[in-house]
Amino acid sequence: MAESTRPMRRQDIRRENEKAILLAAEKVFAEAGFGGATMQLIADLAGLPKANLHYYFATKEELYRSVVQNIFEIWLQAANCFDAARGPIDGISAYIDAKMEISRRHPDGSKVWASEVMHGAPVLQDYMESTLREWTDGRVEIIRRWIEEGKMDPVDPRHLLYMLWATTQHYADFGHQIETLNGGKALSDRQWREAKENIKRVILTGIGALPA
Amino acid sequence: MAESTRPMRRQDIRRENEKAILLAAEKVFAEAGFGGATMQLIADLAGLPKANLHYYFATKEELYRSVVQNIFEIWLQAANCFDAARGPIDGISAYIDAKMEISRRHPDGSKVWASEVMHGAPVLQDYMESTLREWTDGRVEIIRRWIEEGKMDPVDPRHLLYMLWATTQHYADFGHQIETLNGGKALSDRQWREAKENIKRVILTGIGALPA
DNA sequence: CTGAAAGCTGACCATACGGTCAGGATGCAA
DNA sequence: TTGCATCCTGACCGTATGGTCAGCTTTCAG
Repeated sequence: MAESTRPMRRQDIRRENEKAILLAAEKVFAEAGFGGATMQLIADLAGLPKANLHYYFATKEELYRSVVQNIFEIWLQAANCFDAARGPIDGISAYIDAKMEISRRHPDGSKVWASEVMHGAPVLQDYMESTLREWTDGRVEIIRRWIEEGKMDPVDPRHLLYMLWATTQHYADFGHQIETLNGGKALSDRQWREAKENIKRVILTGIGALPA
Repeated sequence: MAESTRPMRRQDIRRENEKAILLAAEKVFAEAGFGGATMQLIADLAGLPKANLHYYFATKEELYRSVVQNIFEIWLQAANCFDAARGPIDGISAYIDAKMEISRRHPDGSKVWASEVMHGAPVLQDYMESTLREWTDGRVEIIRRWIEEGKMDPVDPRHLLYMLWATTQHYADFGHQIETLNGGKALSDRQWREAKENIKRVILTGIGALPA
């Protein structure tokens, strides 16, 4: 039990408990959805009494909001890949890699995000109308420039972005289906690499950025 | 009220009520998830007393199961497009069209399906391990043959299928996000057509079935 | 016409859930 | 050491939900 439970500093206590709660919440929300998740389940998974959750997060909604915002941050970070790039090959490759890595490392977060959007984004509507829209518009502009410069075919930038989101996110959200079709086993390192390579090749070739 | 409520035949009553319930359930399950959906909400939307739902569907689980199986049927029908085709251009085009049409006409069903899979397919696991697996294996074989016949590049058939599923399903599951980024308006006929064309062009070009 | 089967429903119940709170334990600054 | 702020939690509460049921109405075969 109290093997290495030397006295913790207040700061640490707070940080660690919040972290444990958020991690547990992410998993439970991903597996059961907002409505199906219970504070008790989250508490058990976090190894804390239920009342303690309410000490850190007043309501279920507030906890959920924190989880969703967390994943949105991660999501946005991957977005930077686009900016540093000099052309579609760099940019889109890096973006696909980054988003696939998120799908692999944060499948629960991805599912929560998907769930949130599917249910009409009750929490994230504001972000979608501001941050996300701005980000998208910016990337559309970049892609448009690449097209003008003859670096790729004239593909509708928005639909291209949707395709990138869809394809990469799919490996998290539908991971269970993919796993089932993979003989019940999670994708291996090699299979993940192949997935990435396939996606990159098809899309980059498809938009005329790579020679056919 | 009772304007055209001439006596109904028993059969009709049963069929119509079940239909109304399933339709309402599909919508509520899509919007709230299984856990967030309530029988009361479904009953209200179907215009029936709650107790009446339980007359037709004993439990919430049973109702949910029916909804999920319904959408799976529709999903499988689109699958036939693949078989009649003589090559990737026909087959994949038709499949994309069919799946996009499902995303457009049955967004709620698509969301329920996505939700089901995201939560580990508690209801559909059997189908996934039998019907879906067989279907997938069959299509993989077809694609493999197309590759052998030189009708397309050697792309991993499974990842190609995932890409098709992901890209088309995205327009239903993330419809709210797309709508928000589209200025809060649903995609027009024309935009749907453009979406389809873009997807088809990028993928068919990407796999080397169309000249770059 | 009649009786039985099918369809319907308001009222009810047990449970589970989100949330509260009083009061105890613990760290930490002075 | 002391006092206080933070941290913790068992016990509790009101409500909403899935589900039941007794008894009503409607259809329809014979």
